Amino acid sequence: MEEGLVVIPKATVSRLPLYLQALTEYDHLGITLVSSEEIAQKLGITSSQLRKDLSYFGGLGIRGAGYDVACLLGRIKEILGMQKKRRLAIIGAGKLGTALAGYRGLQQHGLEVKALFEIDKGKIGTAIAGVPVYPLAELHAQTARLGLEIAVLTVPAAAAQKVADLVVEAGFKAIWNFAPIRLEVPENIIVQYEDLVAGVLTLVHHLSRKLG
Amino acid sequence: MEEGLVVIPKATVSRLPLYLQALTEYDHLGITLVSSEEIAQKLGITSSQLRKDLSYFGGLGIRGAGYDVACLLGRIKEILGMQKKRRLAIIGAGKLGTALAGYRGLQQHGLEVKALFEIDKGKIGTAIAGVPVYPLAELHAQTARLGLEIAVLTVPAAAAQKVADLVVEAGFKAIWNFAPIRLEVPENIIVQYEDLVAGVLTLVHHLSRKLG
DNA sequence: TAGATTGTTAATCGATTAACAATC
DNA sequence: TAGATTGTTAATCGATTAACAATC
Repeated sequence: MEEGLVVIPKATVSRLPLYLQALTEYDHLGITLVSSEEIAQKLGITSSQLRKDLSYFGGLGIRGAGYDVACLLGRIKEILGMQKKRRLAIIGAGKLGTALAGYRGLQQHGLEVKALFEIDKGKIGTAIAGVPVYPLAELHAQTARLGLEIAVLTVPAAAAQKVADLVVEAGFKAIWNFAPIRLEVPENIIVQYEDLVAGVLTLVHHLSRKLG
Repeated sequence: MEEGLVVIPKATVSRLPLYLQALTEYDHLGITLVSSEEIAQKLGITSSQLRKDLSYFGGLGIRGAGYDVACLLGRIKEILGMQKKRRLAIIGAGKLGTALAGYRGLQQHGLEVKALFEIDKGKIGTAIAGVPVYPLAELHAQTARLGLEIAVLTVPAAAAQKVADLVVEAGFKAIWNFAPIRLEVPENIIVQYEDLVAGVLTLVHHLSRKLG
């Protein structure tokens, strides 16, 4: 079982947050043991798929009984890399940036929003949802000082590439990009795209297929 | 070429918003003709994949030349069902709901935010980003009156299922769900999940795989 | 042991891609 | 015609699922 050689399919990784979601709920309800069939029904997938996904991480279940909720929850958090706290900075203190700064879901998953960066002088020096707002010019200095790792891009599409360049230069390791644009970054930088418009357009497509 | 019988792969549909993004940019830049290779490089996919995807919608390109930007853009908008304007309501006027109410990207894609629904009496009767805030109790009445079709759920996870039930009962046809929970709804209701935590956790996974 | 559910296999299904004939 | 790029084929690759032996 050599860690480095285990190849986890992309499709499996993409479902781990879903499993985390379901297991967290069972945990809160005080349920300590669940079958693959129960979890699968809750999530609208097949139990085969769930068992296959979990099998990549070794035998986590108990034959004849099911899965121990606490145990599985811990293992999934471990696989997702949630043991270690990560420090984020939000670039762009507009509506979306402000909303994310105060979003409790991040804190709950070990993600600490440590700084906001802006060019609007009216906002610089204030605090939004308890997070200090710095001038964009201080990006490099504050990144080192605060140990920032993940940059959340909530700037207009037209500015996104330039800001991405600054973020890379400042030493960030990953970008969570809300701007509806593909970024060009060095290949050692991790980019996660979060295009809200793409999501709702998929919905619109299904809607018009159904209703015309 | 019978419209009703064309089966478009899910993977292809999921990439259409991406193509829309790239083509809109070419259009704004005044570029009228692009090759599959150019678009593919911009988006970080193979040109084969792009041509295969587009082939499901009939011959849209010009052999030896490439694709006419305006023509292709129009066709993709058509396929995504963007000709018709859609009316949305945001349920939950918290930080995220407020941010989405003022998000220009929705308007730009023919999505009109017509109403916000809340239980907080302090917000009811006011307008947020020009959108009137109604009490949740008026959901049914206003849905019919305003011709609302898509409900955007920006309520806490604990309230999401109950609100979803109300939304279905009120006559909405689709739900864009930001609450980190799977919803149980009748099968004629379209649900698009937009789990922000899932997105950032995927990023954290890649980050910890790379850095430990 | 009897009942239940996992972990795994093997078949099936769907998506991606290289290659090239068609054709502008 | 010569050059270029599409649309399509067929091979490859990866993901899903039904079925069942393993085992609690």
